[in-house]
Amino acid sequence: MSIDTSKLDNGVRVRFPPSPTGDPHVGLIRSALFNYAFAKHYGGKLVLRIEDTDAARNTEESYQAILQTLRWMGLEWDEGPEVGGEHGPYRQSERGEIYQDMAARLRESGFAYPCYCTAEELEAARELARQEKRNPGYEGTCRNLTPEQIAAYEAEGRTHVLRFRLPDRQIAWNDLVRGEIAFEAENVPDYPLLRADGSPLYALTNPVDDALMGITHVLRGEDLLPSTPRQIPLHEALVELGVSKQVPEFGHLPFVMGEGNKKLSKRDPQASFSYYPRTGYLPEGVLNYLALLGWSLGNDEEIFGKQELVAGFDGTRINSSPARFDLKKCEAINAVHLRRLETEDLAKRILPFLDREGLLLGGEDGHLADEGEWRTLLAATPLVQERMTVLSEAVPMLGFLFTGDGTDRRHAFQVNEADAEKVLTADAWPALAAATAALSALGTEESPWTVQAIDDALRAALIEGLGLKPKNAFTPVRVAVTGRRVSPPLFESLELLGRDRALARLNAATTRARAAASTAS
RNA sequence: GGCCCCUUCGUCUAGCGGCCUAGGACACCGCCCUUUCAAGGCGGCGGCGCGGGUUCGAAUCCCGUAGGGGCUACCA
Repeated sequence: MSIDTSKLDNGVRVRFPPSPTGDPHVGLIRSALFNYAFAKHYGGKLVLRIEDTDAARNTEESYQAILQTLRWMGLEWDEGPEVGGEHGPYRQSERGEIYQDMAARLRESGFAYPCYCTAEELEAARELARQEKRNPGYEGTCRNLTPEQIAAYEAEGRTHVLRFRLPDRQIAWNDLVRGEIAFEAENVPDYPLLRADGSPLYALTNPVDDALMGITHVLRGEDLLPSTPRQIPLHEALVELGVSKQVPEFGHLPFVMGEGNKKLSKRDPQASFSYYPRTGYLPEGVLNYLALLGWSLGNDEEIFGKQELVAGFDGTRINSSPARFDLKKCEAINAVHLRRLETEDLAKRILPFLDREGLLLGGEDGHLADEGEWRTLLAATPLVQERMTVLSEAVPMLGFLFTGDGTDRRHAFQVNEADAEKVLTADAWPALAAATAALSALGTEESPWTVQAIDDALRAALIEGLGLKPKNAFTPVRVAVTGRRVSPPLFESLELLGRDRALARLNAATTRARAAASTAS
């Protein structure tokens, strides 16, 4: 099954209309993702439109964050800010004249009328209705004012909003996600399009822009569902006025929820989208996980990329029930994508995280100052690839390889104190001393400093020589050399670290263990 | 209060009248592998909100009911 787009002159046109207030929310980005996938599936266009008519709440940072996030996710828009298009401008704050013109036409043609009720009067009416358990919507007081009444109000100095006149009939549509939905006329009151000061409201700008921009399908959050029966008649009016060709189809996406039964709160750190790039999630992983919130491929395959999403996303199998955001699963899916990356690709992505923590010498324009650091990173990447879920985890795992001697910005090598306390004890002294001796012998022509030689030497010295269990034998060496009880594989780590640094660290650890031994005895 | 939406394992989901003694994934718990941690392999735990219908047969259709959520602005 699939959606019939054969009657669309210009193909599928969908839009993503964020309001630039605050950090982008994961639910918002999922909405962008679904719209993108829907558009691309049908070979259509995605329009990015900024709904910034509320000057008090909009910020430039939020606007920039939205563009940046969409690009990070690889959700390129076909029309919108910075890319242009024939229906611009794409920021509503720049479309004031259009809204005034539309409002005037709606009023002239009788689709809208001036309402002189004051906020106090309306509030009182609402309150009364609530008490009498009636529907608290606008009661149509000013629906049929005569020119004389209007003149009288004007003479009084009253101001008016422009109100849209709803038809007196049931309003129904076939929701892309939920099927038939119907609202009775008495539950869809007339609503304001312009404020008393003449400025346009969302109720006007959103449908007008959808009409003007030729939007064919509106996929938006479930929270907007109750506003759809208001918008459909407005769209019909705009069609009648020749502004647009058809009323768009609507589909209402389920919520993305957080803990408990509430929408993912802006207070949850992982609700802000910026959390993901910052923590080292991959765009591939986040895209994959977000797509699973309210949608699935329909088979048992949960790991997929953008191409597969687009290929499968025909808009017919979007779930109608809310989805809880599960960070654990998001991590797990991210980890799968991370393990699938080519070594060099992964290394390049790890680089900024090491740099950010001051583990690299630091170059200009994101280039490394030292080619050796890149070779080390390239060699170390396979060791940590299947041990990471997000890129930032590479920092503690690889830190022992990227240390300075105090003459540059890099941190000096440091053993984790808690781990040293537990492991570099009197008991560990013999193992450390034996390991140091065994490794000292390596690094020559006949016994090179290689993984295999290190492996052989340490096993001979510690397992066979001292009769230790592997775990007891290698853990002290691991802490001595990597600074932590948890590290990449030991022999590979030693090889990468190099003989000099490895022996220096072993000597230091041996000294420490010997001191512990003499204290103990 | 009114209107509207939603309801399959803890979570995300498959399921669209018989293939379901309900499948997969994450999480969790065992075991195996193992130089740590992971990864990987094997196994386990665990669900159709409830009540009526319709039908030879219902997770799937219908009607109730309960619970959850949204909206109810001269915000978007």
